[in-house]
Amino acid sequence: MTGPNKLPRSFYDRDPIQVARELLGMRLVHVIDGVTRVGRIVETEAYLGPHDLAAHSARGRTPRTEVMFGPPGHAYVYFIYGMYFCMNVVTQPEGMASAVLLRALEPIQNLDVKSSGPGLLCKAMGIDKSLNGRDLLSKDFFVTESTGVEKFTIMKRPRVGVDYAGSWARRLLRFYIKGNGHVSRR
DNA sequence: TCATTGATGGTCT
DNA sequence: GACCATCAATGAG
Repeated sequence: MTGPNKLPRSFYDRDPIQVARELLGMRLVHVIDGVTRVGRIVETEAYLGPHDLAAHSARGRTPRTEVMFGPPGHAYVYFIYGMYFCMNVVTQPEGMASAVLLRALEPIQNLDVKSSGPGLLCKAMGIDKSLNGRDLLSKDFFVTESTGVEKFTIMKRPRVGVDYAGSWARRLLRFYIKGNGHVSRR
């Protein structure tokens, strides 16, 4: 059996909206101490760049947002609300500061997920600040295509927790697989 | 079903 | 000192 293909950097080097939609159904893989954790991505959000007032990069280039301004295909991991980490994949060429937040996974292998959301996603996958800036073409941390043909309908909704962003809060930049039981905030 | 709140600490002003 | 890309528990309706 031939393994699924690791997504190339060119996949990430595109419009974050397209990347967010196409990440649905793909698999996030993280190997820790020889144990492989795998989750199927079922919910994402696109953050378009500094002009998008809901994006962290809208505050400018700071130590925290540095990775967002870097090259595509790297992980942007940040600490939020004193207890959770959230993971994004950086999109578009260096300097564009756009990214896609991974909001929910469907457990495939070695994942203990009671409920879902970006904070618990990182907890289940063993993702913390030490992975901020990591290349997603690493041997132990990457995204692959799914193994078979999976048909599903993509739903579009406003992003979660960005009400401060004015009209940007109303844009339909949250994407998820219709009917999937692991999507957050159902 | 919806609104509110506590836990907990990094980041930026 | 205020805010925050969260989550679970709580209580009212």
